[in-house]
Amino acid sequence: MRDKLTPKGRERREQLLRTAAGLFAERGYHPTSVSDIVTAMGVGKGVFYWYFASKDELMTEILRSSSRELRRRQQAAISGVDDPLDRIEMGIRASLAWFKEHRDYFAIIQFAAADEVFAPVLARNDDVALADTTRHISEAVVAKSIADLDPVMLAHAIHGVVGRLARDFLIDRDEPVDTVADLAVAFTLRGLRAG
Amino acid sequence: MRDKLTPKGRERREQLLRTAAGLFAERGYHPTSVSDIVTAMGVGKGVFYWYFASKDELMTEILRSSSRELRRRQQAAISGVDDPLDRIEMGIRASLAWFKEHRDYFAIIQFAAADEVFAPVLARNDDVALADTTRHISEAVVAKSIADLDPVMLAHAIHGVVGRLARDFLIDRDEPVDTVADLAVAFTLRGLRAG
DNA sequence: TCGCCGATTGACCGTCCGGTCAAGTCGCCA
DNA sequence: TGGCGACTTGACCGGACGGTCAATCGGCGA
Repeated sequence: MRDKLTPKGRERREQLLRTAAGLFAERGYHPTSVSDIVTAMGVGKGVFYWYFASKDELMTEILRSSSRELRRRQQAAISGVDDPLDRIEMGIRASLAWFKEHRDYFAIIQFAAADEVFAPVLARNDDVALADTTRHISEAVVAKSIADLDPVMLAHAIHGVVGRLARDFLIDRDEPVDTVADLAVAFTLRGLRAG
Repeated sequence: MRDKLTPKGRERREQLLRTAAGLFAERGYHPTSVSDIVTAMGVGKGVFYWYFASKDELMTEILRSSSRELRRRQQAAISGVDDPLDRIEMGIRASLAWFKEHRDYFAIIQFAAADEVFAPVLARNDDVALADTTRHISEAVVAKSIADLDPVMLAHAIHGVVGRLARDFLIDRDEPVDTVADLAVAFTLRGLRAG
């Protein structure tokens, strides 16, 4: 809502983002009211609207920043890795590690994916990640002995495995990242290999 | 809400279920109001509450009946199939065929999974399906040469692949069932096989 | 033809919620 | 020290929504 922010103001804004993210992750977006957020912080409602134009704007910012962070993590993990299959493995491990460290954001993304307003935003972010994976698969098809199946569909299949295992084992059951990642990688890479 | 229903009443009830399911699938559960539903049918609001105690009750009934139908379809597909890997394949194909035929219900399940109230109901249904898959995998481990990985996690991975491909290709892109099913089966069974 | 009862109407209620705003408070700088 | 502007307060508004209910309809059995 405002451009000029003092250090104190910037901290308040961050506090709003953190508090809201925590509540959204816990109860979902719609069931969490703006009053809930400001009450949890012990401030008046006006504080919220001093820093954000609307509840939707805050949510969009949470979504955008978390997607950006995740992508950075993935890119860092695969930079300098030559083999396309290794890049897929590193990408899976990096994603799962990030999900584990940011379970709040993971939960919020789940909620947002089922929302009329936010689903399109998420879908575009997902398209980017899917394109990355698809590229690695296509390269692997050319370079090595890889199953001759549609790379786009294979990319979706991989994301399905990773997303599901993250939700059910990393988040719900709090399993160690490596346990989940090892199985995800084993299952996925075997699924790609030519029979 | 009522026990005694004339044939006309039973038809009205079904009409409410169908109309609501269509609207829920299109816009989601919360954004669809009871007024939207009855307006779409051209009747008064009292009609809704004559047949259902609440909006939640109607949603729960939609969820319960669709889960029951899906399970029946899966069971029918694998009955009489001896090989556990074949049972997994038949289960995947039956599920995808059902999803394609009932895209409304598939969309509703997606919404419900992100809802505080309905997620537990869905989770229990899912546990049943997961237990089925896990059993087939365990049998396959004993009987044949299958990857020595945690059968429970493998079951979740398979469900992740199937759910994701159903959403992105069957529902969003309207691909033929066989195209999607062939890839899902190929990827999945390869993922299970021992290296 | 009468009366019962399943079915229907739609105005109305209480509540919640996102968002507004007039009235401040507080700290920094001239 | 005066005042400006960043920041905060919380009562209030308008609208939406789930749910209620007294009144009414209409088809069918007696």
